[in-house]
Amino acid sequence: MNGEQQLEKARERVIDAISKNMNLYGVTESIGRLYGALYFQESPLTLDEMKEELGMSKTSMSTSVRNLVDLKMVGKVWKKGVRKDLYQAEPDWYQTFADFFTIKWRTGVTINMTAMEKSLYELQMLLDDENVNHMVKAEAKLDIEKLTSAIDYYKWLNRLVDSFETGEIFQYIPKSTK
Amino acid sequence: MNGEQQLEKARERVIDAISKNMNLYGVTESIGRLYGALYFQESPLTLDEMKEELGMSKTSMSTSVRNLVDLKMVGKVWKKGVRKDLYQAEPDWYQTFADFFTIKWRTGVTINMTAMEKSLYELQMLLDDENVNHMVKAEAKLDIEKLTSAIDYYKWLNRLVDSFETGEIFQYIPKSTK
DNA sequence: AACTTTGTACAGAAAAAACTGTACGTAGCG
DNA sequence: CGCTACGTACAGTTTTTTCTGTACAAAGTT
Repeated sequence: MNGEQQLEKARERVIDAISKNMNLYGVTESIGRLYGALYFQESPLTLDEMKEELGMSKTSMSTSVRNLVDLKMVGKVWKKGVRKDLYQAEPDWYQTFADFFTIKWRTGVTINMTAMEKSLYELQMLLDDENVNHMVKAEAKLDIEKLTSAIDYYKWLNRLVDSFETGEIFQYIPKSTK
Repeated sequence: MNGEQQLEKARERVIDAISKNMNLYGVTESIGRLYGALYFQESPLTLDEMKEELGMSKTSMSTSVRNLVDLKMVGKVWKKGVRKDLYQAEPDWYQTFADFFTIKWRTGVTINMTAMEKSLYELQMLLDDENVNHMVKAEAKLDIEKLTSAIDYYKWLNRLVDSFETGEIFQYIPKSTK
């Protein structure tokens, strides 16, 4: 095995690990591989180059890269005189991590808070309604308690996300230094 | 709509949100629904009761609940005189959250650290090999830098996970109080 | 203005995953 | 020890997701 092949193999192993890892959080392995490929590039790639690199269709590259951009894991780059769109991987993994979970968690918190507050309100109404059976009310009461503490948790999660977003988290858990 | 229906509707909305939320992190919607159903139960359920509750096969309940147990979101409960396995949802979401991401992140860190350290070693070897082209060595050098800083990041992530596992995180981001 | 090039929408094909039913091993009970 | 009840492995089916190729709109070039 010559040097170039060894280099390729070393990269391939890491790309594999990266894509498996991303897969744990609901990102397709293909998208993970694309990110990995971009990560090892010295300069930004065009869609056609990605297509070449991964042996997939251009359409797939287009949708995959858009996915990565939405996750802020990859950014579009402008280069003078180049007509094609260029993309490169965000090199700072601390940033990538923070963005990724900020995006995901905020989405989740929003979905759940909205639903829970609405349901909480309805359950309160139920308690105030004289026509409702007291067995049902007892259940509603339990649910209200559960939802209330769940909402507390989501408030906490929102604060955690804030600390990711602002970088405050690094005051508590300092970045590793070489 | 009577009280019972209203109660059901309020729960259903929340279960829906929960399952969508879990889905963001690579958990099936069905598994999410199961967790949601368990969350609102007052007492633990058997596989047959879950099957009834969700209108799915017992086999699915078995695999789904095992999934939730692996994630520590649901626990098996023992009850005197009852032969069937009983399961109930972990009620403390702070705990659930910490466990969930501890499990996921540790897995990810391990996968990546192993691969990266191995590749890092190989790349170092490459640099020390006289027969290797200097262009290839230049690339290897860049890769080594990338991997080194990626590994630093994973060390940090490990410390973050530690803080989740020990509960230290709550010193920095205190739990919300009612 | 005509001609290229580039990126993406969309429909259909291919691949992956979730789900079910049967069959079976194991454990409790009489 | 035989019988029943329970949970799960496994194979096959259904559903969902991913991927591709074609077609087209938008922007750039001559």
